[in-house]
Amino acid sequence: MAEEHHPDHAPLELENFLPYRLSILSNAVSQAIADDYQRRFDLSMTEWRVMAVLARFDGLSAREVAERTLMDKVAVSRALAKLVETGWVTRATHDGDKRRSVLGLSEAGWAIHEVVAPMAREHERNLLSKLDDEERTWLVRILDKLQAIEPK
Amino acid sequence: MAEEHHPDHAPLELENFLPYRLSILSNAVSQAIADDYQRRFDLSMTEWRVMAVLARFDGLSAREVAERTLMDKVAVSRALAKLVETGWVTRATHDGDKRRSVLGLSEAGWAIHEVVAPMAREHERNLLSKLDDEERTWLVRILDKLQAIEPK
DNA sequence: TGCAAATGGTTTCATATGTAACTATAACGC
DNA sequence: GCGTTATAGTTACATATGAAACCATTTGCA
Repeated sequence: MAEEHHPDHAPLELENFLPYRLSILSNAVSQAIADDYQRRFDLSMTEWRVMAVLARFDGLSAREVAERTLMDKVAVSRALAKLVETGWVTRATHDGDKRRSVLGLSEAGWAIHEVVAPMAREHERNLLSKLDDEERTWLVRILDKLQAIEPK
Repeated sequence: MAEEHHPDHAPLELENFLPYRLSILSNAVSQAIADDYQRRFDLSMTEWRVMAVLARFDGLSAREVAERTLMDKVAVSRALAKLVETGWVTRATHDGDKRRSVLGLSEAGWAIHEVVAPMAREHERNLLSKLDDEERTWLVRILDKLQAIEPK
């Protein structure tokens, strides 16, 4: 069954254009989750991501947080300013390198994490429940391949 | 092979968290394309999306453009203001309903489209080239299912 | 008719985000 | 040691985005 070959200059069908579909799906999913914790804790997506990596990797510096979240350092700096202010993240100065910060979740931060992480997982479960096992397996495999570092 | 069952409160592994992966992938892809036409034509992603739907559906109103692009009407209004200003989109008033606009690509707008659409397709091809036929088929199927309207 | 409610679209304002400049500290080369 | 360069992080500025208020017109209906 030969597929119609669209001339390159024909109008784009956004609804079949992969980058567009990814964008719509991704935004819908992320926004749904973010709305949830935003409403309950006044926590932005960037702030939550910072907390999530600090939950896993205690003692990171701001730069390391930026690396792990793929956010830029300004965004991390701002998120940290607010998180430290609200008392969910602790910030100390590295021994032997006064430029570096040493970050971690506070008690209160862990308490937030214990609520938000399950919420996030629940959303993910909900999303994945639309797929069967075979589709889930393919999805992971496909994402792995698409995300492989651009060779260029 | 039983997969470890993560307790809900365990730290999220962002790199395995589907919404996060989608977000990273989607942003990387969209941004790469947008950088391209932004640099060449000073055209934002929202502006390009408006042009893309007008290429397919001539004579839409602003609200219809918003529906088709899933953008909100303010974003569309702003994109149109700029596109009309640069002369890539024409705007008239609907006969019989003076609230509604009647939009379309101008000659110049079509010329831009003839350059940008192939560029966008090229990026998509590039992305899809990382997958084999079977994976591509599954991807479309999976996206269809994930994007099925939330029943809730 | 004529007036309340709805619709198309723009403007305003408040917030978010990215880029570049800046400060402080540390590392490097001589 | 000491000047240059690099690194961690913040601040300032300019632009983008979203929510709500707003204006004009049209629709619904007593």
